[in-house]
Amino acid sequence: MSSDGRHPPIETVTLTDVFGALADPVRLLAVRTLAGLGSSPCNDLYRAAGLTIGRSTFSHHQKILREAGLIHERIDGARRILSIRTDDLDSRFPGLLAVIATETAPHDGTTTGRS
Amino acid sequence: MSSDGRHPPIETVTLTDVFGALADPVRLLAVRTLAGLGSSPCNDLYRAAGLTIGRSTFSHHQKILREAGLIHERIDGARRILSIRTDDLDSRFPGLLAVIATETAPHDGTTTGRS
DNA sequence: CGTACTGTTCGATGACTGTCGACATAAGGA
DNA sequence: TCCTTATGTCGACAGTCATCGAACAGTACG
Repeated sequence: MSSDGRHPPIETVTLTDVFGALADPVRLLAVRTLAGLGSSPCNDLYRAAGLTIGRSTFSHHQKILREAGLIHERIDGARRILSIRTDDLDSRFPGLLAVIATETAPHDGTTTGRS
Repeated sequence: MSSDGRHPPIETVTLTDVFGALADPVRLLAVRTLAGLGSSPCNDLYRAAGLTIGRSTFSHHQKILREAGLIHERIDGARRILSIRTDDLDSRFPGLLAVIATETAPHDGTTTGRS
């Protein structure tokens, strides 16, 4: 099962949980970066994301993402290998990961003809 | 146009904004209910959603949904007709509305076979 | 005009949350 | 064993947020 005490079974995850976890720019960036990396240790993800927050804060975000069912942690010696729970998420919320991967350019108004 | 000072142009809306707006159970319920109604006055939506919060609180949530680009308000006499900004959202975040419409049964564990 | 209906705005309040720094734990190497 | 690296936990603090009630504003109707 998914439930090893640290990762919630995907069936118990709600959209509110997921949206709440992704509502923070740091966490959304982390998820996107991790999606690009496939899987990586915390520290690699931390650096790859180019975050300026402290390690303890990152650990806090990581916990929220894990408890929201978005990421998986595999213990490998002294490090935790992180990965997106792709299969689980695709089965429970089809299309969600595609939406997350959407490039969001805040001022990309080139295709509009509005006032 | 979308930009009448009350509704943000859809290009300026970010995923963080949208996820933040949908992170609250009341607002997620409101959006889902409104999606089912098509369009309706605030009060009808309020009652249809079966909410127990006060009107002023609902008005607060409504404002957040509007400013996040999720809903549109059309003034019709003494009432505001609410509707989902379906076309805008489909073009900016394809698949998002489908994800929102996902039925979320918290204890539906019939399809899992994960490691 | 006055009453009812619809919806917003304001101030206060309690809860939640992101952040930090300091400390703890665990593994690996010199 | 000691030191370094990797990561989590704890306590504190400041900022944000959901909620309420009361007051306010616009419209419809008699």
